[in-house]
Amino acid sequence: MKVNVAIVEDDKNYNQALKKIIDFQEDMICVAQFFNGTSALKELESLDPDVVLMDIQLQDASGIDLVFKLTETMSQTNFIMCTSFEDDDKIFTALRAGASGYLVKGEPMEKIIQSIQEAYKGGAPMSFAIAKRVLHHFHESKVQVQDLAALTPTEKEVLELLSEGLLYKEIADKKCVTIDTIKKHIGNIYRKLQVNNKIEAINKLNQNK
Amino acid sequence: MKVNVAIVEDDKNYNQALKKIIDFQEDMICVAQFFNGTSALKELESLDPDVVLMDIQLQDASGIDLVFKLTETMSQTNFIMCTSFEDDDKIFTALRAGASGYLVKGEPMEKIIQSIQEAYKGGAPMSFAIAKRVLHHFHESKVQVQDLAALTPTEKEVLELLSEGLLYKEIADKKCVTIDTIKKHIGNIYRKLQVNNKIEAINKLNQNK
DNA sequence: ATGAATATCACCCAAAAGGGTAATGGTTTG
DNA sequence: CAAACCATTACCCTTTTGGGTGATATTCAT
Repeated sequence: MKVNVAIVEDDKNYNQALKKIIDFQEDMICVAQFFNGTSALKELESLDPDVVLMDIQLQDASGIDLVFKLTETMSQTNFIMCTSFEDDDKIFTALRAGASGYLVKGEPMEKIIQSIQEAYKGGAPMSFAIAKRVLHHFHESKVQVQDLAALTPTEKEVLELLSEGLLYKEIADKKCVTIDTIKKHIGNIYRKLQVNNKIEAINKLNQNK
Repeated sequence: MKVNVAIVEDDKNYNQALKKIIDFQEDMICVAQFFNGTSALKELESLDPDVVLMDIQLQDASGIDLVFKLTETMSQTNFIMCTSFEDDDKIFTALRAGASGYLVKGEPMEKIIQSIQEAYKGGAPMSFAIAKRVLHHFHESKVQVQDLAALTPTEKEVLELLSEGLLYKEIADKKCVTIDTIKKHIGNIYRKLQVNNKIEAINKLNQNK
């Protein structure tokens, strides 16, 4: 059973090159080529391909918007974004919109083929440059403010539970202590973080996430 | 120039098996094996390996904490977490702590070797199961947008101010309306977002950021 | 071993938050 | 035009939160 691939790409040469290399593979076949967003939006759904290579910058639409709309109904299809740019915002917007992978143009053809396989299997194929940015997105959160470091383990735990939306009472039950103890802890947390209410404390916590 | 790899893994057999397969590669070498967290924490820094395979569950420490500490100074080293479990929280905590990759145990040896290469080159090697979860993390935000879309502009503004830590009274003053109006708006916000307090509402808001 | 930090519990009090009901005027839309 | 939605204000009531003070037991480091 071959992997069904569709291409949405307005550069005719690149589109054609992609089709050729895909059809050359034993285990995949290009079932459709689109050269603009409008026709892709109309016809992609009924084709139900396994993987779509989607250009981000089409003349008549944004590939990200297309993915956003199409993933609503095409839950079985994996979308791989292809782009010349590596704008941080676009990367995360695309992933949020429902894309499974993100390649910068100029990847060698083997990498693209490999990425189609990976997307088909449920992975998250990305160019190194993109993967690095996604990682960086997580790493950013690391910078621990001194304030937070001043909290005892119990206080950190209480703050964590507080940030999940639990009431004093619920935290007390969860930790099997009285509500007065929790109040005491929270009072200490506020003093150490120099804040006066939950929201401000949680904002301090979230700055580091 | 070979890729220098260190292993932190308390299962002696698995640790040994990893070393063997690594040393078997032409382009990499295992420069150190650690069987507990304490010694790894002490010695890893001076070894300055290119890649570290780090078990998450050590008897004497959490691999995540080790990575957190070690990445402070070892900015050139890429850490790949290895674990039997795929707890969502652990994945993101590990990535935030500074890990570059995340493998579940039981990956074939070729995948591990390939991941070391990928980490060395600055990529983000992950097991499919993990990649799926990271993607899911992004995709989650998509659903939320709908909920927020149900809010009127005024409600969105109030929620925004609320998330900054302002009291009802302060929001009322800022918008030059009475506190009762704000209470009404907030009541409507909670109903639309299906939550019961500030924190939960703000969490919904923040999930889309 | 003395003092500091931590975790625990208690009681009091005031402010803030949250839920309910009701009413008014404006806008939009079928 | 009527129905629906929106923004606004008011009043009532309960629960939750936040601040203050004080006390006890444990642990940990000087």
